[in-house]
Amino acid sequence: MVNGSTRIRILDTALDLFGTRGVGTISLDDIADAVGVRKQTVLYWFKSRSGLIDAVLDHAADELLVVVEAAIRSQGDEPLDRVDAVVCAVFRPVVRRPALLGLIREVTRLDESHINHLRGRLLIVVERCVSYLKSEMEKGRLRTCDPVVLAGLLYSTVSGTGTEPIVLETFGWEPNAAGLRQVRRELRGFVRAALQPN
Amino acid sequence: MVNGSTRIRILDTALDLFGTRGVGTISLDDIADAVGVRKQTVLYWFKSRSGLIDAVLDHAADELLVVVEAAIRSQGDEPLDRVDAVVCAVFRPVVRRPALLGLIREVTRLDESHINHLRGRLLIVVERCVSYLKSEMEKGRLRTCDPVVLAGLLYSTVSGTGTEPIVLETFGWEPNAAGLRQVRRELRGFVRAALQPN
DNA sequence: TCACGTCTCTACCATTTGGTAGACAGATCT
DNA sequence: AGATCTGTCTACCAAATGGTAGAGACGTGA
Repeated sequence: MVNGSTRIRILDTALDLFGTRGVGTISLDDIADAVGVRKQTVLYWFKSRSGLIDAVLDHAADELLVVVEAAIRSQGDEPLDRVDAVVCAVFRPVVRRPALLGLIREVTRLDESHINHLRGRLLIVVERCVSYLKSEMEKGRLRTCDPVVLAGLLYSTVSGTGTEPIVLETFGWEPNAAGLRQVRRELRGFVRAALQPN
Repeated sequence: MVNGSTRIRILDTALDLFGTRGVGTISLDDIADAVGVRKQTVLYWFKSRSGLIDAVLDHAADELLVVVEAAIRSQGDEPLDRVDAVVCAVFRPVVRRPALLGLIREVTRLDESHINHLRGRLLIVVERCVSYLKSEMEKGRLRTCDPVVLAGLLYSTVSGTGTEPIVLETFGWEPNAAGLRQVRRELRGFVRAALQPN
């Protein structure tokens, strides 16, 4: 591979399409059209549809991990601030790249091999989050509960907020910049209240 | 329509398949096979794929609304108990019929016409939830915040927990009866803490 | 210049898809 | 009995899908 630019463009476009419209509904032709290239070019860079999916999942995991890693080792000792930083970090792609969390959420729909592929990528950061929550609970600085399930709940809340704008619209919410800021503010307050030590 | 039993079986099966594997990935043949019938029988009862989707969405909305309505007008004056009852009500299908919330979540992937179809069905109960939250906030019995966004957050948290078992598994959670009870317990504690008046 | 590697393309192909047309069996009505 | 209605089926069809084979354009090193 010398000129990787086409490859990257395919990867980016596929991430957007998969993430916003679902992996199962997007064909190689859809992706090729969006990139401005023929389907066979896609199959040149990725030897099959399944290979492309794995590559896109990797691409998404990379993007997410960088963001979260940075937030985890961010400023402050107070755990509520730190969780807050992670929430904001995960929320940022909601605004800048809505497809990202949407794709991660798609994992439920994929078959075993792709699931395990993505799981392997996310495991490290997930482990770290859980053990951090646990240690802070033991110090009495977070509401005591099962840290594993809590991590899942936090993820659900943030991801759901970001990936289901349509549901929020049903609730009367407006999908513009001000609306997104509003959601982020409420989200942070919600999480903070849910984690406050008792 | 005289013998509606085939129709119902198709509807039920389609709800399960759409909800667990995504609307876009399920073909009429998949549904027909699962029911034990030919594709043309499906097309006899529902004049097109799109018509079937709308019917299934109606079916799902019916099932969900009954459950939620009952919980909303349930026992107790204390708002935290009442919200708790609704959370439990919505969580019940997670155990008994995982496809239900999964299908509602699929709405983001559908096209405008189906979105509006479902939205129309859910609007009434959503309105009621929001105005209830608002009135309790005004009385100072719930943490004060934007009731619209709060409703969305609550929905995301409950729905995400139920529809993303695979993500929870990545977090080390085990998908059996005890695990589900555990999740429900944590979910209730989480929501309660998040809503506590300050 | 020429051989070779890189990249994108056209030409196909078998399978699957949503959908139409109409045959056939059983029940019900007259 | 004959006609009609109901429900499921077989037989197709055109379009779309993932994928193979291989041609041609372009640059690079020998």
